[in-house]
Amino acid sequence: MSNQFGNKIRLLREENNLLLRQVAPLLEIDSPQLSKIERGERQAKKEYIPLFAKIFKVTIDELLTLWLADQLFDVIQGEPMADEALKSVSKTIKRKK
Amino acid sequence: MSNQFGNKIRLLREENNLLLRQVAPLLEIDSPQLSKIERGERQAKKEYIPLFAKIFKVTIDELLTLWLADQLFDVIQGEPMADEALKSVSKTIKRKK
DNA sequence: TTAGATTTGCATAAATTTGACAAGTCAATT
DNA sequence: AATTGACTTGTCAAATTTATGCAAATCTAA
Repeated sequence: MSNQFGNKIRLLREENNLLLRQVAPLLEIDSPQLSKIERGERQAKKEYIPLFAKIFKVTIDELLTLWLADQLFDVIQGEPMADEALKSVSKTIKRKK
Repeated sequence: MSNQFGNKIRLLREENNLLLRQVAPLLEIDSPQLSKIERGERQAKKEYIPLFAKIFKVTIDELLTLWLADQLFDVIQGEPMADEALKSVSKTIKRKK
């Protein structure tokens, strides 16, 4: 499983010496929910990203990248054609620029 | 928007001179639904892929790749960090092999 | 043990997706 | 212009998925 986002959040929270119950209310969720997000049991809502960025003083882009990577991983995990599909999307994206 | 899967299905259906109402029942859906799938208004269920492959005599892998690419595209469309995220996932995948 | 922190499990609620149907458009035919 | 056949559009309720909140359990350190 890939949980780059949750891992990063937990790291940041610990570096800032904050407890789940201190951070959770800032997102208007309860501690168990935040715990689940950090452990990857559940995906963070996209709307939380700017809040996390502000709380931990990191860029939105940094967190957004990790969050997107997790979403992408969910789609292709265990898929034999994952590589092909990723290449195809990369090309499509480049064309669009 | 990316609708590689639906486009391919429509192409295959036309090449085989089949009508929506001929193909839809094979998937146990009605024609409007199939129409929506082909036009990308709706995503095909994953379970349909082997059925499509059989109907049109193409490989599952070919269709699965297109289907996955559409799912991936949905995640990253319009995202500024799409490229970074894609790279990150590609790496993760390679590590797993 | 006790207290504080985190995790687990479950029940409900909310959101999203799906399927079915009726009505609509469009093009070709008569 | 009316009919026919193919496809599209819009809506609504059912089904599935995902989120939320709480209570209880587990873990950890003093």
